[in-house]
Amino acid sequence: MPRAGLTPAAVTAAGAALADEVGFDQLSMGLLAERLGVRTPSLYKHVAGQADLAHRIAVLAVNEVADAIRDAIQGRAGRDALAAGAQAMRRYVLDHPGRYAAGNAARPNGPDDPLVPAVERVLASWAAMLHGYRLAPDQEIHALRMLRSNLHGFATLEAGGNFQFDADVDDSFTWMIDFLDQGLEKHVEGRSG
Amino acid sequence: MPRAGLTPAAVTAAGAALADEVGFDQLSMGLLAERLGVRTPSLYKHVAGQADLAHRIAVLAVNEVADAIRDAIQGRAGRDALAAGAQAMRRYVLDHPGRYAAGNAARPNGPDDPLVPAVERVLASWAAMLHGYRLAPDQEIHALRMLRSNLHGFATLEAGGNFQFDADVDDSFTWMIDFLDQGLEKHVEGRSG
DNA sequence: GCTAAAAAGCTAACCGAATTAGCCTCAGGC
DNA sequence: GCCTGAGGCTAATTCGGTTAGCTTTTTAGC
Repeated sequence: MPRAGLTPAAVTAAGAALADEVGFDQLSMGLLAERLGVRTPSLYKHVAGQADLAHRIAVLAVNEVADAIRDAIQGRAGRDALAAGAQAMRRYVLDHPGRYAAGNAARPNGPDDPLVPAVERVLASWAAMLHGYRLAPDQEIHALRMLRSNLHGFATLEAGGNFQFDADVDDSFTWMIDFLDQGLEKHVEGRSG
Repeated sequence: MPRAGLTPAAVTAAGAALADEVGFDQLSMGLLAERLGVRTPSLYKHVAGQADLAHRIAVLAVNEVADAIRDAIQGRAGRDALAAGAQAMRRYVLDHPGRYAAGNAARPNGPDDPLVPAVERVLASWAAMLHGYRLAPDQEIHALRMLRSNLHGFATLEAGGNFQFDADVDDSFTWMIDFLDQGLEKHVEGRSG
């Protein structure tokens, strides 16, 4: 019997891919083992259990989202940066709904959990993008929270099939980006919200 | 042995309450049975199984959200209506995170699923509120989707503990409502987005 | 009031998925 | 060519959901 050559990273990657296919809530150790051509208990040589697997997928996902947003924003500013970053995130959630769900469900296990810096990377990218709008400093946190709420909400609703199909969702997304951009322009330093 | 006097509605209500306490993902038939002072299999006389229970909780939750928003908007218009409706929804999610999660996870089982009219009630309230802003007709759907995204995203992020505590979340929420209101005012009929 | 039947509870048993224990073997270093 | 440990396996346990089938309460009709 030749070995399968698994590693924690390989198991995590396969688990993430499987979650995207069947849905995060349908992910099971048995299904993943089958996918990897191995018996279920063998997975425990690489991950501590289902909770550990889910957490590793979450860390992977959040870091991937962070990468995608950073790359999209790179070299752009203002509306361009907002639109590119938002589209990158939306694209990611549509392409990888399972691992994004894992990322949402995860809670840090402690102060040195790698999930924490991963989340911070995402927030740092958004903060950098917003910085281009030159908001009053005390409004940046509010704008950041609104942006997160908006994009997270849109992406999850869309990925969950919660939008009816009477109007093009792409159009709605573009409209939303415009709305956000114009509103942020109004909040340039000195104006009240 | 006296009877417990359960009904499908009573089981659903208890399940919803339990989901709020322990989290929707931690809800189990065994735990609910214990809470109701009954053995697990007895629950199957009232609900078809865990999936059916989750679905009933979802319908209950969406209808409760619809009620809350309708009541909050009642007699108000413009920014008042927006703020009141949004706060009502936020309050609901904070008070009932478990059943709200059930509502999000649910998918209609068919065209005559009671979940469908429940969701429509929510959308109808938001649409009525937005109507007060006199947007161009072809923009209403986009504004509705943005509003849903925003409020759903904010509520779930807050309920999930995803906002750090460096700034008051209430302030962020108010700021967001102002942002939405001012943006919508800009889109009064005739102006492009 | 008596009885039949439906409703609502129970116990026992089954099933599937996660997990644990313990064995066996392949791969690589001496 | 052995020795060791990592990585695979089978077998067994546990737990939660579910089903089967029995018992008892309630209720309707007489």
